[in-house]
Amino acid sequence: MSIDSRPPTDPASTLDVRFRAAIHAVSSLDADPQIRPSTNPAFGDYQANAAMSLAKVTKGNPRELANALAACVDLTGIAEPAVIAGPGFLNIRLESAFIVAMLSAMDNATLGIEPTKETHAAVVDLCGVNVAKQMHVGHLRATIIGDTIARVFERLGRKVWRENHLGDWGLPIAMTLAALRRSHVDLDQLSLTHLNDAYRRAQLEGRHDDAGLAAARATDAGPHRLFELLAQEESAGEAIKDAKSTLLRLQGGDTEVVAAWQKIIDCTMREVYDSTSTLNAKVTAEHNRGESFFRDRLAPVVDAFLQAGFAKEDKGAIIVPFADRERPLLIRKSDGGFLYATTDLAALRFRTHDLDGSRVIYVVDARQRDHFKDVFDAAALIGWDRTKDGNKSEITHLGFGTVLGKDKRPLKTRSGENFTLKDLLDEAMERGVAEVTRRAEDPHAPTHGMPTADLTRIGRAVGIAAIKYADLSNDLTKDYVFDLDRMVAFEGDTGPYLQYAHARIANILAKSKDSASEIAATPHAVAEPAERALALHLLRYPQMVQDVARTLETNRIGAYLRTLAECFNAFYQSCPVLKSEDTTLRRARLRLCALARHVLQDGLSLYGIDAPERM
RNA sequence: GUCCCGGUAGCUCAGUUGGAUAGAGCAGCGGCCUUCUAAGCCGCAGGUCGAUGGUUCGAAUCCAUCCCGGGACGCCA
Repeated sequence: MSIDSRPPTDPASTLDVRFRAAIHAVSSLDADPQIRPSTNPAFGDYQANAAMSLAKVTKGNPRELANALAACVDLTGIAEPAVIAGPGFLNIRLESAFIVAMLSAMDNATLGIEPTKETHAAVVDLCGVNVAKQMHVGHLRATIIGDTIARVFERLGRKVWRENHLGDWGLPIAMTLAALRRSHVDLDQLSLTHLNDAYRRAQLEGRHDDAGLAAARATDAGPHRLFELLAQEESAGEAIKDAKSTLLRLQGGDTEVVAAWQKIIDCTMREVYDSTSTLNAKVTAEHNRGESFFRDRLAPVVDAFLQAGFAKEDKGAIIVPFADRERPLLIRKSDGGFLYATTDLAALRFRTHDLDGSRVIYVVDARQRDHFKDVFDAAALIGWDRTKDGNKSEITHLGFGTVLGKDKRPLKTRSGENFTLKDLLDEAMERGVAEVTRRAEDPHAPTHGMPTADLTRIGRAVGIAAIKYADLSNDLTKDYVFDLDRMVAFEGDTGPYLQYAHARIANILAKSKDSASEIAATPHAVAEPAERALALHLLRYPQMVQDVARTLETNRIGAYLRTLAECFNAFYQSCPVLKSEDTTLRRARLRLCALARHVLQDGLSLYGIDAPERM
């Protein structure tokens, strides 16, 4: 699928080529040699697992085939002769000289990552805030997961569009606007608290919706939906008329209403940018492209589907039916209004065609899975899943799990009293600063005597790292229980653990009397097992980044970095660096330290986590 | 009712896409600092990988059927 080749500095790439040739020579097949890192260091560094599955195809004996491959494969200058084990595993131990050569090849600014050959853009839908609503912990996920995905593509040299698809248009906003106007709030003194109150009040005042109720009954919709609609019907009233007239004025370009609308957007976004900046997520004003941007493209969407014959009228509404399922996609309401599906179709077309995205990724709550399936399928019907030059785009809904409360029920904003994102970030930073300050009191601590401003900066970075790592290092698709104490833990498998490893390395390098040029001029060396293990893991970095771009599994970054930190800690334990009397050995170890620090910092940057020099 | 997602140690989770003896962290117990940073390292203990059957050299991973939990299901986003 990927047009990019395997990283040249990864030993698995070379082994793949050599074993592929051997398989071809032995069986005249072009098969995956199944090169994997060894599960146990006692077996060697890598293993080739192809013999077993290949024997199935050739109807041969797996051990004989493994024997033939071992005899045939050319590992000159790479590894010792392959050793057969078990049912047909081929165990491979690399030559140290080869590891050193690969290490030297990746020890530069690129860290072995070659720029992608893909010239089309990647588009990442992230953040997705609603105007007039405060960010809650769910927005944390949509923001930092999306930011990390974007950073990975950027790291591979790809053009990336971060799209913050704001909910800034339509009836909900009009309701809030109307509620604000009724309560005579001075819009120039507007605070997010005012906005939240108005939004909640507007929601409570409800929506009158008997067409929906009838449809829900007729189509045997779930009880949840019916309940909601019934609740709304009871509280319908004057508010809805006011909101609808406000919406009409907004859509008509009424200067007064548009000015008010702009003010509530500005007010909302001030705090959003505050939070994204704190999170070190690259989401700013330039990434805004909300629903209002697409308002003039909605009618053409419906027309296009009708003209192409993919849409039809049903009970006064316009729907796109699908061949393989009952549920259609509704793109125009019976009252002529458009829906979020309509906006999403317009946005998808814009992203593939106008932004030239051959990869479009929606970082949105997993509960919208069915909705996106429908939107993507509808787009495919009409051919909107293609870039300008007609290339098929890969469109993915990266649905992340719901954030649950301690009762394992979803945290709902309407309950009102749950943690806002701002509360969470403030708490994390406060704890981080307290911890860093406390540790700095130890006279032996490298942070001892540092100015308060520096300790605060480090403490905040530690707190934010804890939050981000806790989220990004788990399987994105799973729900998780929101537990503040666990999220801001600083020990064990945490963000600060990685920062600590980085600070340790940085401290060694800072204390070294050897100059950077002296270190860089010294050859790498991997004599000790801990050095070797560290080196082998460093060499896997470029492939890991490629894997994340392919699978969008951000937890692979965390797992890689944790293992890297573990490898370094083992090295730190058993291989003295500055205490080494031998100049060549000391400098070789310093060079390994420098490379490890570089990779750790680079990897943390994919998560948007700062790596302080001291902590 | 239809469809989707999940179930791994007491708790929270990994498991490199079918590989060798299922791994971490927290919690528990026991070790290691006159320090290249103990936010660390080493050890002990902890498992019917929801259940049953199947596919094969080999299954936590793939298939089938159940059980349990969660979610979505046309005029909200």
